[in-house]
Amino acid sequence: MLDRHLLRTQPEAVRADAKKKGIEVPIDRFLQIDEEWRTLITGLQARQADLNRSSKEIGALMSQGKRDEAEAAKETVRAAKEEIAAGEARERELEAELRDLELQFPNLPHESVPVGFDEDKNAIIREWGDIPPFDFEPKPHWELAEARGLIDFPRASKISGSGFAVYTGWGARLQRALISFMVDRQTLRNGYREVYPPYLVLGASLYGTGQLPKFEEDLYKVDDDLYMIPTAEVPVTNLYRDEILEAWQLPIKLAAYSACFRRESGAAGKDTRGIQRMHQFDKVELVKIVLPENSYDELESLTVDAESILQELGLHYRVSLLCTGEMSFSNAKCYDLELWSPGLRKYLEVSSCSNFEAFQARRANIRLRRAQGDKPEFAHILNGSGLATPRLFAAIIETFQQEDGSIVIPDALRPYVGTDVIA
RNA sequence: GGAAGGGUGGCAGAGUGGUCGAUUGCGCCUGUCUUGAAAACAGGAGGCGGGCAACCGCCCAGGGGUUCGAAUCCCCUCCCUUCCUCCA
Repeated sequence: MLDRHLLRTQPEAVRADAKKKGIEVPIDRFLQIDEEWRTLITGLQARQADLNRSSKEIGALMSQGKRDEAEAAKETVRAAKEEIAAGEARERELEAELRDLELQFPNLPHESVPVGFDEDKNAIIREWGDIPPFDFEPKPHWELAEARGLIDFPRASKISGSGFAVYTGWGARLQRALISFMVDRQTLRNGYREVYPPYLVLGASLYGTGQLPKFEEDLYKVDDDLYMIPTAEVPVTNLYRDEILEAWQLPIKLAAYSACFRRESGAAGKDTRGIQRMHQFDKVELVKIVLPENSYDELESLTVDAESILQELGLHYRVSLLCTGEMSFSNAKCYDLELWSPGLRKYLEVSSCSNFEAFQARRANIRLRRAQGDKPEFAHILNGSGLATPRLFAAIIETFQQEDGSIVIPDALRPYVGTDVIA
């Protein structure tokens, strides 16, 4: 959600910025309804004030024993009440429409974001390492995994259907090692506080982070109002929903490992080979709640924190600054980390590091107070993966495969995996 | 799953139809006093929204109802505590 005040005072700027994301916003309709709503509520509140006054007078009359006068006053008030009730009904309508309109406004892109609608408008900010050279034909990860018994695809689909993987033997071990490695680095080295969240959340939490109402079809729903989390961002960000934080508590930096569950209903048939796109996958998520004036510096350091994992593993990747049209609805600025897959000969997205500014905080009602007596203001919220395992797993075994199909484990992971090589 | 009792301001804890947005205590802020602090005394202090402002409206878990008037009465939902049951 955007600030209503911004919509009222700078409608044309909002319209133009939203257009950069390719979104036509109903700003005219909003202004019209907003105007009507404000006129109505001003009048309604004056009425309500009259009524409150009258009720007090009746109370006074009653206590003085002037019953007749009191009864007469009641008659007058009763009529006024009906008018107010009608006004309130109209107000509820207008408010519902305002809320509905408000949800159609995307977050506005930061000025540093390139304007454009195609992937080729994304800016490659930096690359790390080189495309690893091979003196043989590198295999895709599913062939490597199959040959060494790291992932059992046929049995996965037998027990759970398509879009699931069963990690077995050294594969399971590597998977578990990656999670421990990443959580350790983000907590012990990069200063995040570890959170282990529930995997099921109430609808209210999904509204807070914006998955609902728009993306219900991507979620698994297990009960009346319980959903499986599509990312740890949901439980972790919502930890502070409806809270007012003290400025000295910020920044709050949280790192959470969780499994993630996505129906991927819009992506049926896409990336079906291997483990590029799964209904269930593992991810370490980083969330920051920060002071507004620091949020862009915090975005840079968040991105560096996510990158540090890839660097330590010795994987080639690049950082892409998404253009306006490629960013998600609630983003103000977003870096993607793209990891090189030698087997697929393309870059795979393993992390999106985003600054939502106050957009998400406004929805989730996460505020901060600078000093005693100050008005609360909305915090800025950022998140990024640090990182998602399936594509990382794939890139690791593809990058470090040997001609005989064995896989050398990167130094940093050896204490976690417990071997130098998966032979 | 069954039974009972509860959900009030940062916390504790009053309030069971009428100037209650709410007594009081602790904590907090500002004055006075003091070299400074403590103590004492005086005052202040919640959130959301409308209004240029003065002010005004709404908020006592959430929703609905009764009433001129609801924190207080009625209905529904949610949550918490204790006991039982079940389980890892």
